[in-house]
Amino acid sequence: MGRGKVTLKRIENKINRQVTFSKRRSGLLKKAHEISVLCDVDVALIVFSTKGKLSEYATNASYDFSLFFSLILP
Amino acid sequence: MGRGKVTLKRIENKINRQVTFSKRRSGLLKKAHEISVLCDVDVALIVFSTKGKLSEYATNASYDFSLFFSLILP
DNA sequence: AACTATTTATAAGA
DNA sequence: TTCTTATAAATAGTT
Repeated sequence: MGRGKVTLKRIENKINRQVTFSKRRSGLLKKAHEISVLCDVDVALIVFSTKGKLSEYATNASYDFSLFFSLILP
Repeated sequence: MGRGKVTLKRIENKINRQVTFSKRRSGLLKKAHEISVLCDVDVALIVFSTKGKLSEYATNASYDFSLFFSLILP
């Protein structure tokens, strides 16, 4: 989407990569929410930034993996 | 997207709900994969169908939650 | 942080 | 129910 086609390859420019991450993360969270409501299903989504900070979306409190992740990740 | 605007509300017709689920699940998995490659981040995504069957996408083997889920879910 | 040209996803139809 | 197509939505590049 947008003015150029997407090439599925790591964006090398750090600034562009961060901007794309920010845009796409919100898009992904939105779509996760949409499918859960429209189709009445549970979804759990976790996106890690390169700094290890995570964005999480879940339709069910049982899917709060913060603690779980904190245990298994460096 | 498509020929009508989306109203964020459970699709009551079972057939339509299933069709939409199938289409959107693949779209969501695709976008999860894209952001992971483009932005070089880890992503874990789990989508449950109403029958409890799950679709899973993860960029890191550590995020295979099958066992974890089998323990906490009915 | 906004904008907009364009690509991409997908709702409805065949 | 797989394939098509018109349109909505997301977003890449720009300002």
